[in-house]
Amino acid sequence: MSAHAIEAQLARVPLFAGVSPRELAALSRRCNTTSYARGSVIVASGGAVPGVLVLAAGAVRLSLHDGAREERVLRLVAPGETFCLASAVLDRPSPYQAAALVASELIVVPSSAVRALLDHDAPFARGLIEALALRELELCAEIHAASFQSGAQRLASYIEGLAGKSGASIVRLPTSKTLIAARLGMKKETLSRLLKRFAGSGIIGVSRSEIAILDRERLAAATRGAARARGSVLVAPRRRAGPLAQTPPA
Amino acid sequence: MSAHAIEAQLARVPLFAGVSPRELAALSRRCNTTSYARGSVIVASGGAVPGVLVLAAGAVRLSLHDGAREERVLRLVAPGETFCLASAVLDRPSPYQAAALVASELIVVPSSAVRALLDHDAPFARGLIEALALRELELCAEIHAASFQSGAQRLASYIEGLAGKSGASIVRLPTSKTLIAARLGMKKETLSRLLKRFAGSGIIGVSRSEIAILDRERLAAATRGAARARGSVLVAPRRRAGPLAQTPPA
DNA sequence: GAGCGAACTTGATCCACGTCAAGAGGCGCA
DNA sequence: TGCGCCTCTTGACGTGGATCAAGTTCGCTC
Repeated sequence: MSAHAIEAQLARVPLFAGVSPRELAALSRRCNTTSYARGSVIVASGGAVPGVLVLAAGAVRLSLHDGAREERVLRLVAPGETFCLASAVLDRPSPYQAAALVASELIVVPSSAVRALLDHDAPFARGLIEALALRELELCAEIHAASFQSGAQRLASYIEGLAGKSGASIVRLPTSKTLIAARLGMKKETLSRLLKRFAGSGIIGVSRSEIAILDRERLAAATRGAARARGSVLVAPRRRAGPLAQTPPA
Repeated sequence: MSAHAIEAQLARVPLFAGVSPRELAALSRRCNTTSYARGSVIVASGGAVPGVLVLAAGAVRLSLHDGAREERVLRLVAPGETFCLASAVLDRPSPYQAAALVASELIVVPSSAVRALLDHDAPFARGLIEALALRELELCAEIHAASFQSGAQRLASYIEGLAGKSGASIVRLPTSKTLIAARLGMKKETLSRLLKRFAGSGIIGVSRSEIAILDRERLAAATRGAARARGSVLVAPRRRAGPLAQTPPA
């Protein structure tokens, strides 16, 4: 990628919004780009970070790991977004792993360049502060959700978020269900069962990776955890009774 | 508190370390102080934040809430530390509640003053960036612990942390057990049972709010979740068998 | 020093989710 | 057209920690 192309990419990143064109051009010359194949690890958990990373194209997953198998996805990075800000600024190991979900192109803004810019470009410092502060609020929200909400509530919120402002009544899951489960802090089996439950109670319809929102009202209610009453999606269906008990009509 | 006293307080806060004495004096004149009685709420969850808050004396608890009853403590603030940085900088509602654990004295650095300082004091901007970045790493660690560690592991880590560098073999719990349980993301009943289990296996001794560390080795092992073998504190004691089953010798 | 309330302990029981183990579709590739 | 290979679904079962409900213990006030 040419320095010019890098400059164009950086220009559309909010973090660099305050930087003057002159500075931005100089900064671009100090950046370099790298390509990553689908699945390759960009930054290892606990590994060194070369600088602030900007996703130019593709998709990146930031996740915490426990040993080899357990995974908790923190964020899915879209083109034009940055990651590893905190560790780059502090020159500390990354707390999470960054891996390419699909073939991706990255711009690396070296930590030294970031620090240099910081010292004589107040608007940039301001932008960086806002980006970091925003991440803190997001992480707090993440902890809140993980601490107080059930899997069903988190899923309902997530689906609402997908529909988002678009107000579309059919949404498409952005990645595999396994990954979404990790994003929501649950196992794929649990996600599968929850989707089935939601579908069974008529709140949504599921087909492959498309979800039809059938009852916005009840979806919102499920988000809030309101109505833990019988019949609510938040309550698991009754277990089948023992062999001697009477069973409801099939 | 006099402007002079405020200045002295601020001078010992890392965040303001880079600020020149002249600037600091000017800043101090724009701050004000407030006292809070034990238990009073300083910033409500979702409430407005007047500025960066510096704890001059006392102790403050930052916690997430769900309705009135559920609580998840994020951090215990010690004198000389700051809080509500992110929300002050962004002028957004606080994601957590701040409440005085004991009678406390606070310095409020108004958001406007912070922003003004930012624009012409690069070292301060740098300090703020580092503080925010550090919080992000801490929150990631928090999510990691909450996602992958069992209650027993979190408790073991916590006790290790209390002993910390001091290497003391007797540590004192800094607050009530109920609060510590909330800090560790569990209920007080669970904490009570875990402490009993640790004590029963000879890793620690518990008396009131004092804990004697008897076996550093195994405490560290419990932290890592290593050795999920029988006899490990990480494994709950066997349930008592049914009335017809043979029972081990008492 | 009796009476109270807060903080803690202890036991019994419950439940959301994880784990383990089979299937069941899709999809590319030869 | 068939063969793996994934991803997802489904069922049976186990379990960590929450919940509910009594007790204890201790410090404090009168």
